[in-house]
Amino acid sequence: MKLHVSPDIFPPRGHEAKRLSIVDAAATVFCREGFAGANIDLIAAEAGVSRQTIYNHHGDKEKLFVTVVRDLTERCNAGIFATIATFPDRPGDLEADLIGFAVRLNQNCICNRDGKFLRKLIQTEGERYPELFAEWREQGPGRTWPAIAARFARLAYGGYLTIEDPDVAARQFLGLVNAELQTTFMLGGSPREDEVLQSATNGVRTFLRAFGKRRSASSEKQSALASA
Amino acid sequence: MKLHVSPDIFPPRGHEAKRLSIVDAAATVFCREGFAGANIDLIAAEAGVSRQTIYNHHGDKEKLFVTVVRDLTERCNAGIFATIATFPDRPGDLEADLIGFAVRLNQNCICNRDGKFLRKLIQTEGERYPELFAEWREQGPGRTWPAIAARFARLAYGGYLTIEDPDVAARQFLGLVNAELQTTFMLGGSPREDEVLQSATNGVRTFLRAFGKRRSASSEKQSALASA
DNA sequence: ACAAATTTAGACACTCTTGTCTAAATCGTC
DNA sequence: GACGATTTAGACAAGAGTGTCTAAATTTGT
Repeated sequence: MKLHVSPDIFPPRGHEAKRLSIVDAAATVFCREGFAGANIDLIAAEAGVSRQTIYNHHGDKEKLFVTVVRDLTERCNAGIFATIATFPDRPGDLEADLIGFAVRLNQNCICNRDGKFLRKLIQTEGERYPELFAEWREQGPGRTWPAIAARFARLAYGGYLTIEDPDVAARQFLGLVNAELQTTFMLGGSPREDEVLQSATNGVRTFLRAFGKRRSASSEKQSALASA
Repeated sequence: MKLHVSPDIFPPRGHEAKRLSIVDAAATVFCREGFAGANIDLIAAEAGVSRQTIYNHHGDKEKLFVTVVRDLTERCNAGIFATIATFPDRPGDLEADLIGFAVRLNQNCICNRDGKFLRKLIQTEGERYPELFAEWREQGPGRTWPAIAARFARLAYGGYLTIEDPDVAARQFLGLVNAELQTTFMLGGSPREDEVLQSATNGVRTFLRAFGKRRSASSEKQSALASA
């Protein structure tokens, strides 16, 4: 027994470190090569570990793959919910605040390493592991989209937006702020920071043209001109 | 020597049929299994052809793969341009006409067999064949997006829409009408017809809320001119 | 420094896949 | 029916990858 501190981190130190570096390396290689194309020796080399150690930790290639996906899903979800918590409930400058939110969502959840990898794995292996990715669907979009919708509903209730269906509005918001990044996403790349900002800015402006509160004809015209 | 007619179509008839069925089957299997996971015997079985015939026709696995991608790109592009030709230049009912266009684009180009396969192959193998997919990027989005943008510019010029940047508007149009289909696309599935219609309807309505002509005619002209 | 646990390198059997080769069967045309 | 071209089934060698095993080396806790 460990009468020291943090009982579950202390004893296996290099042990757990190796486990992590294996999962990490496996994510990289599975994404780059696909499940069938990935080979264990490559993962071992990438992790700086012998092949046998991988088998000791994870049993076989398929178990390792499942671990990788669950790991990524968990971390991505945590990131998304953390970002949703920064959604502007009482915006000072609605446009700027929504742009900020969109950029954070993209940079911290969709374009970062985990987001990119998870997206790629879902796209490439989704059909082969229906249960695993059904789980992702429920835990991912199934939970995050309604959460974002709820935030938009709150903005509408607070008089900042005119929205009929918050769920539709949330999906369209995401579609708009990512509209210019589709090709990059397709090829598995990461957009530059300024591309993310540009796409978010254009998307939010259009979103507000559609759903923003119309004060009067003149002030509406002002904001349209100001944003151009 | 063939002194008959059409010297290069006549002699191989079942020959060319086999070539096509091989490319077809290969597309199916490459999409389902990925390049590394696809095996030639499976493709041969799917095509109803012996393995040797595949090698006779296409040389090796990689050449076959390249043929498949070029083939799909070509057919998809043709479909997209054919659909763009049906873009409503002088709409009677703008909303209904744009919804119709969006549905046609989805059903005939994005959700059909070729579109689904090409998307999947780009997502899964795009990083492995940079030149091949750079070519796709130029021939695909690089040509179709501006073509759609030009149509929107024409609608704006005709007084049907208020648009500052037609390229941005075109990308946002696509983002909006596909906003509700993202998850399905991710997993490689095909949305049902009613889902396509629903997404298109919601998307076009939001698009028109943002860019549709407002009642006051004078202010529109101003902003359109100011941003041009 | 000691003892237990973990990691390592390498060899190994096994399976799967690619691409070639050959001789027989089939097809399309005259 | 006969001829040339194409397709077929099957065997084959060569290579690559998975997962197991072992004995030696290393790390870790006491």
